[in-house]
Amino acid sequence: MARKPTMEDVKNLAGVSISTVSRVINGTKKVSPDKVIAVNNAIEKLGYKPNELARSLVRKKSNTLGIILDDLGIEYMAQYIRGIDEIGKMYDYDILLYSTFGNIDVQKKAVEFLSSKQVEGIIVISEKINNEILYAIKEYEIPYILLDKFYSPQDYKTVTFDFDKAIESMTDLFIEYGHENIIYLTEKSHDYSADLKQQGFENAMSKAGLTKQVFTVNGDKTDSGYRFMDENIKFIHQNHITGIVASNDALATGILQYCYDHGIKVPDDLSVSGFGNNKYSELIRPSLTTVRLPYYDVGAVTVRVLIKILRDEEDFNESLRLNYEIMLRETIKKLK
Amino acid sequence: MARKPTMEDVKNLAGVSISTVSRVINGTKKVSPDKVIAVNNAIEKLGYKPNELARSLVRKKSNTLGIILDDLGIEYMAQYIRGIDEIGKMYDYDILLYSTFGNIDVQKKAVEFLSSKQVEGIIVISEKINNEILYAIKEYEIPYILLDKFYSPQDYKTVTFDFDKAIESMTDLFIEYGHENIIYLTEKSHDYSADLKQQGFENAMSKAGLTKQVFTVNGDKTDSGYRFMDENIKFIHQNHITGIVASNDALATGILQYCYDHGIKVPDDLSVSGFGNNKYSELIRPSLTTVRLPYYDVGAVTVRVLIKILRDEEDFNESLRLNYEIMLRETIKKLK
DNA sequence: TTGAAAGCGGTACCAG
DNA sequence: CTGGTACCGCTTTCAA
Repeated sequence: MARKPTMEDVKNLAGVSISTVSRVINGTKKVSPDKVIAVNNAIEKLGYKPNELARSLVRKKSNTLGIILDDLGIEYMAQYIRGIDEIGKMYDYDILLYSTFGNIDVQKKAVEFLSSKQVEGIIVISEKINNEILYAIKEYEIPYILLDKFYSPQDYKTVTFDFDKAIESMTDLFIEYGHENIIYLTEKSHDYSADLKQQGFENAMSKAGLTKQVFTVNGDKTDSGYRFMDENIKFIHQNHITGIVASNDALATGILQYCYDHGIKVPDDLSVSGFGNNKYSELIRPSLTTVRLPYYDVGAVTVRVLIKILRDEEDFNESLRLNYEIMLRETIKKLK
Repeated sequence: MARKPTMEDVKNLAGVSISTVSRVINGTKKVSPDKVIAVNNAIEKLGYKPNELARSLVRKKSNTLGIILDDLGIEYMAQYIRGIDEIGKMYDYDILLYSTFGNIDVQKKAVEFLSSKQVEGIIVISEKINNEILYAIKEYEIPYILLDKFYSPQDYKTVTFDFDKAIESMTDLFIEYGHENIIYLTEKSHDYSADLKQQGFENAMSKAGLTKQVFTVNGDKTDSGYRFMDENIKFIHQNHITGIVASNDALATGILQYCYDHGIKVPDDLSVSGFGNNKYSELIRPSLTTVRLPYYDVGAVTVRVLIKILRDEEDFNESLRLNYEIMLRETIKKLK
């Protein structure tokens, strides 16, 4: 059970000073070719690998970024993280993840933990974010970026999407397809994003001179969408509703399930759209027309910005917005 | 921009030696009550938090576990990790994640990276695992556990499922429901788990004295299932196939999609089952009867075992197997 | 009980 | 170019 080799071992085997070993490892200064070879041989022979802990300690640089998120299980999380991770690695940064499940106390613990691990910056991805965690991060004086959909970009450093434009485009599409009696279905929430989305819908309807019909339900899961249909099916028939723009895929899926169960043909009798492009949105039948958000790109951009901040290369005041994409699938139909 | 306080600062403020500070922080030895108070006050006042890097360095214990996985985006990954994470935290272990996307070179890098971060143990969750990574881990002398479905538990330290029993139970259910002409659909693969599953199917059919009909397709995605139907629909009709047991949810979903597109009623004309209990399996209509695997629990058990190994509390030779659960949903029907 | 001091594995400054 | 050495922040003997 040989102990891990250290620079000391390398130094002995190579017959040079420990400083020289450090130099060839880091390439910080000129070292004569023969010594370089000697050291590299020794390293090779011993299978020496620098102890990053020791390195970080003296450098006062951990080359680590922390991510505080709600739950890895949330579908888009993986995409965010992948973006962060890949770009982070490009800049030689490692990622430390901390799941909080939306719990405030855990969030505070997360900050503390990441701080103790000497992370150089933090990315917060949370649906239930609150100011306390932001204060906590500020207190530790760790640079951070918010990556979520719940605060106005004016207030915080954040990277976000054009929620309004996305729903507006989607609604435009319904209108272009000849729909006139369209419902916008959204979940009750105080999200910054929810407001924007609804606004997008209203903008589109206004432009076209159509009546805005907005329904708000509790919960953003499929059963909420299902229940909405169950409770409002009469209204839908009476008002000749031909299209429903839902604020997320789950809600839309609930609508689809209801239609399946009650013999309503989608898209023949009713057109439906979602938001988010969840994995199942293209697996269900009929496949769901929805909005794809470039989570990966957002993650990538975010970490890039954060690293710039760390390097003092840029003062990041303005917030970034990334583009969306309409995924045109089966649930929406031209009325002619 | 005050520098982070260190033990030095605490020591000065509290008017004690640095050793004493360390003692009250770690509770390693008796310290007189008044000094304890003084130190704690100082810590409080300064907002002092130990530098875990320095701590790990001297203790030669990082209290960190590494996870090497293919891709966070894989649905069950999050569940595994959550199990590992929660239990790990209970034992005061932190988790370092490394995604390899199934790439061998990246996997090797992962080991190297985790080693340099001084992780005390590694959990490997991979679909495309190869021996090289195992050799690499062994070379670094880091305790590890395999958490996957591709190797026989005899060969490695691993935690796995009763794949055979699960499919056997599912097949039993079809038989119990009166099905006699049942197809088992599986993807081409050299998985340990694939063999087991198929065996489960064959066991059940043998017991019942029924003919085993196994079809193997390339790929394990929905389109493979769809294509299978497209190519074998004639066979299915001619042989009065009433049930298809698929080796995973994606395949089953592909079958369902084909049925939807071609007017085959599920489960009236055909019963279908999947494996995995993917999120969408209960969202699609008809909802898919499938097998749920307790990923969270496996993660939890795994990390517990690993920690025991680290503490030398147990020599982990035997492999563990956890239970499955049949999720009875709409795609399967009693033939009377 | 308490403090001094020797490291843990590296980096980087300084003199040669 | 090279080697010696102080030090990063903390734990842990060892004596007192």
